[in-house]
Amino acid sequence: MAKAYERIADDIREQIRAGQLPPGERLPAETSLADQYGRSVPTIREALRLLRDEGLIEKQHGRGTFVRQARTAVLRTNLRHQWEKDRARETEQRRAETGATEHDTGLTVNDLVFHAAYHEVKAPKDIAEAFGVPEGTVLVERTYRTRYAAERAPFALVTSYLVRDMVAENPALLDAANEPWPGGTQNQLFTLGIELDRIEERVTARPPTPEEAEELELPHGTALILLRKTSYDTNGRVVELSDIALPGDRTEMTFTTSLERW
Amino acid sequence: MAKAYERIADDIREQIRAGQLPPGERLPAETSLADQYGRSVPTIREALRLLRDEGLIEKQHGRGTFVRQARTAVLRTNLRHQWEKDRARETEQRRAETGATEHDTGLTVNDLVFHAAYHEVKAPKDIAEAFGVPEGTVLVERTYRTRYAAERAPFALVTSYLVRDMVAENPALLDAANEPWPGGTQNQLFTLGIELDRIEERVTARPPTPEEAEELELPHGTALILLRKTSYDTNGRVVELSDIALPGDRTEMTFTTSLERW
DNA sequence: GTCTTCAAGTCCTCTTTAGGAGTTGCGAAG
DNA sequence: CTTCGCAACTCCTAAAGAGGACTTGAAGAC
Repeated sequence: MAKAYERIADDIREQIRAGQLPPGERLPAETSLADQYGRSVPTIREALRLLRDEGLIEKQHGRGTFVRQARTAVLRTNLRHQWEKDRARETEQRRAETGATEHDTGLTVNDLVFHAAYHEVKAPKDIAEAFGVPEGTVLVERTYRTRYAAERAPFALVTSYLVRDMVAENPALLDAANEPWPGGTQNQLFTLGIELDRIEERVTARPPTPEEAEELELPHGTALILLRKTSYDTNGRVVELSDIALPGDRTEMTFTTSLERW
Repeated sequence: MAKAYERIADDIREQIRAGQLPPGERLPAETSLADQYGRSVPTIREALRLLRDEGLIEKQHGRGTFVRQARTAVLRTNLRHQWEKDRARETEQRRAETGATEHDTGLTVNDLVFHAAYHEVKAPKDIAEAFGVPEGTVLVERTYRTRYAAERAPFALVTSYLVRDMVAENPALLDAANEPWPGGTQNQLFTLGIELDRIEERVTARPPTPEEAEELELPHGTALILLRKTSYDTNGRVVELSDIALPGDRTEMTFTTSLERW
C-alpha cells in the first residue's frame, strides 16, 4: 500500500496531465483537500510539495496553489548565430561595410547587459587547468547578467575569464566601463592578433543554489543549465573561458552541426 | 529574522561548502541535530529537505544523512564524435576497410543497448510539426535505454522517430530484432538514398517526472537534461528525430564548433 | 563456523495543535 | 467617490507524539 501523500500526489498529477486541471487553475485550499481526501493538512502539504518539486504547481503565499503555466521556453540561445556574428575575422570595419550591426542578428535585439563587474582574480585550480596555466595566475574576470528588455528576470549569469598577461595590450579589454565589449570579445581578441579556431561548449544541469535561484528568479521545481564555453585560438591555446548559468524553465539552446563539413 | 529551518540549512550548507563536512560524511542524526540547534525534529527535517533538494545531501532510510559525492560527471556525450563515426557517407563496407568498428570511437566502447522497443505510432501534433507532415502520419518509433557496462543505471532514455513511408523500403529499419541498427541510423538512411545534411540539437533541462527519476535512478536534487536531435537531409527534410533524456548528475555534453568553417 | 534473531539506531509517515504572515474584497469612514 | 482598515481566506512555520520501516551489528542457536 502506497503512502497517502504519494497517492494524493499521483491523483492530482493525473488530473493535471489529463488537462482536467488546466494551467493557471487554482487548486482547492489545503484544508479543503484535507477534507476531500480524508487526510490531515500536513499530509496534503507533503503531496503538494512533491508536485511543486516536479514543476507542476506553484504555491503563492496567501493566494493559493496554481497549476503552472508551461512557461514555453520562448527565449532561445542559438550560439552559432552569436559566433557567426562575432567571428574574429570580421573586424568592426568590415562589419560596418556589410551593414551588420551589433543588434541585427536575432538574439541580441532586445538584450540588456547590466550590473557588469570587472575584477582581477587569481586563477583557482579549476580554471587554471582549463587555461593550462599555473594556479594563481592573474585573470581578468567579468561578471554580468543579461536579460530581455520585456522581462524583468535575467536569463543568464555570466562569468568570463581571460588571462591578463595575454590581453594586457588592449586597454579596452581592461576597462570596466564599456560593457559589452564593442564588436564582441572575439573581435577584441582579433585586434590582439589572437585568432580563434574553435569553441567548445560543455553543458550540464543541476538544481540551483539558493543564490542562483534568487538571481535568476527561478521558482521551485526548475533546473539550472550550466554552460562552459571555452575558446581556443589557432595555436590550440585557451584564450577565453565563460561560465554561463541559464534558467532551465525558459532556456532552449540550439546547436547545429553541418555534416557536409566534417 | 530568518526562519529557523533556513538558518539551520544555511549553517550546514556553509559547513559543506567549507569542506568541514566532506563528501561521504554522515551528518549527526536528526534527533542529535534537534538537540544541537535547540529545535524540534520536524524543523531539522525541513532544513535537511532544503539541502537535499539542492543536491547537497542524500538521505538513506535507516542509515543516516550523508554529504553527497560530487558524482563527477564522468560520462560524457560528445555528439560530434557520434556523428563523425556514423556519418552517412561511410558505408559499412568502407568502415570495415578502414578498420573502424561500431565500438572503437570512444563513447560506445562499453555501451549496452537494451530493452529496445519498436512501435508504429500516429504522429502527435508536436512531432508531426517537426517533421512537417500531417498529424496522425504513421511513424516508426523506437525506444531504448543505454547504459555503461560498469554502471547499473542507464544514462539515456531515447525515443527515436522516423516517417514510416520514408523508410519502408529498408526492411532492416522495420525489424525490431536488430538493435542498435547496424552501422548507425545514419548509415541505414544512406542505403535508402537519404543523405544527411545537418543535425540540430535543442537542449533544455527540468526536474524529472517520477517515472523518469525511477528509470534513470535519479536521486532527489538532480535535474534532467532533454535533448531533441533533429536530422535534416540535403533537401532540408527532417528525416529523423530523437528525444533523449539524460541524467543531469552524470552527464556532461560537449559541443565543438570550428570557426574556420563558418 | 555459520546462520538466525533481535535490539538499537536511524529516517519516514501521519496526526493534532497553535500561531504567523500574505492577499483580497468589502464595508465604513472620510 | 476614494481611502482605509479589517475580516476572511490562503499558505507557512513550528512543535510534540505515536507508530512504522529500514539497516546494522552483536548475541545466541545450531
